[in-house]
Amino acid sequence: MEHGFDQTTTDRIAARAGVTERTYFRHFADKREVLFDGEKQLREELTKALASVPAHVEPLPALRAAFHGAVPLIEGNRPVSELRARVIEVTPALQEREVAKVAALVVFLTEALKARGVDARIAQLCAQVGMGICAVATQRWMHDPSAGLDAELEAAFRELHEVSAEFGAKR
Amino acid sequence: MEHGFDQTTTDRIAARAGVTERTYFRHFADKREVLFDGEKQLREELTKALASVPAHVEPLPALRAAFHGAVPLIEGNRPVSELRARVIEVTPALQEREVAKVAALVVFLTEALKARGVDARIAQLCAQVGMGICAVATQRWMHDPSAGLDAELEAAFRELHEVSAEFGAKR
DNA sequence: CAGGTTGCGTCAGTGACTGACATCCTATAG
DNA sequence: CTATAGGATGTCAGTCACTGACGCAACCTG
Repeated sequence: MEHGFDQTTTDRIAARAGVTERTYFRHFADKREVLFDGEKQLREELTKALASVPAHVEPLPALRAAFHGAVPLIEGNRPVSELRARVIEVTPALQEREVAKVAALVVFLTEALKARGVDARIAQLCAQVGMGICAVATQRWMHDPSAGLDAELEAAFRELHEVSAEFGAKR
Repeated sequence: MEHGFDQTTTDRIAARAGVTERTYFRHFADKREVLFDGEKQLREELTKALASVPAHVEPLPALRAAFHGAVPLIEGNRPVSELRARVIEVTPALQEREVAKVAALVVFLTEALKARGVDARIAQLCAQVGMGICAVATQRWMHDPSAGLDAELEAAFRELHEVSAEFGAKR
């Protein structure tokens, strides 16, 4: 926030935390990683939420429910997320890491769906699409939080249903 | 292919090309970028393909058509893609760049759809979902090319229609 | 209290990437 | 044909992210 990410050396980051640079790298894999620690927590939250979804629920609704389960965590984090987003927005290297984290979540959700007995191909497709929907909803909510993340999720899933329905009609 | 990406210095890469390291960095932004030059070409191909889709076509079908338009380019590139994929697969830093390129295409497709008159929110959602479908299809085709990329695309879009239809039924 | 583990500091080293400047090559005006 | 401006390349020095090796101190654990 003070000098921009690229202009901040790992030395400075570590010093501000009261440790040496070497110690910083014992806690975080690289300079960027310190800004993406929350992904682990989010993953755990999604695991819990998905576990509490009845087994008979179809994959996409199950993901929708899981995302809703993670809403409190994400909304509670907004004060931090907002600062974070402002830095990421102007730093290509950080945007890259962010999409990498999303991609990692897609892989994770794919495995989680497969564990629920979903066919591997469908699992991958649903994880990819569901994560995309969630990303769009979150982005909208970051831009304007007034409607709430739950509502944005619902809206995005509804829109998915609409665009893919009219898609079907056109075939 | 010979030593692994991480074990290959930029010095070596440049030397193999008959230039100095400094010259390498005048042509590519960083060490990884040399492996992702094709994205620009793909973007141009998608632009052309999207331009030839009638204006009244709905966004998702338009994207489907655009991806089909890029199939020859992608399939023609398979010999190279295959080697590339093998290196990327075992190099996290390259996977990160790859998903970043996909994310860049999502942004690009969002703009392209908006230019067609699609509502901004719907454009983003369709670009995100459509790109996801295309990524899944491409991944399946990379794994087993026997069916052809066109067929994989059709199958993935059909599956999207199915999972989002049953999703609608459940609401 | 001996020994093992864990976290940190120090140091030296590698390699990606950049800015400044010199040089050379080429295209085009004259 | 030649002078010259522009662009591409080489050279050099420097910064900074990141890593391995070693030593030290705190803290369990039996």
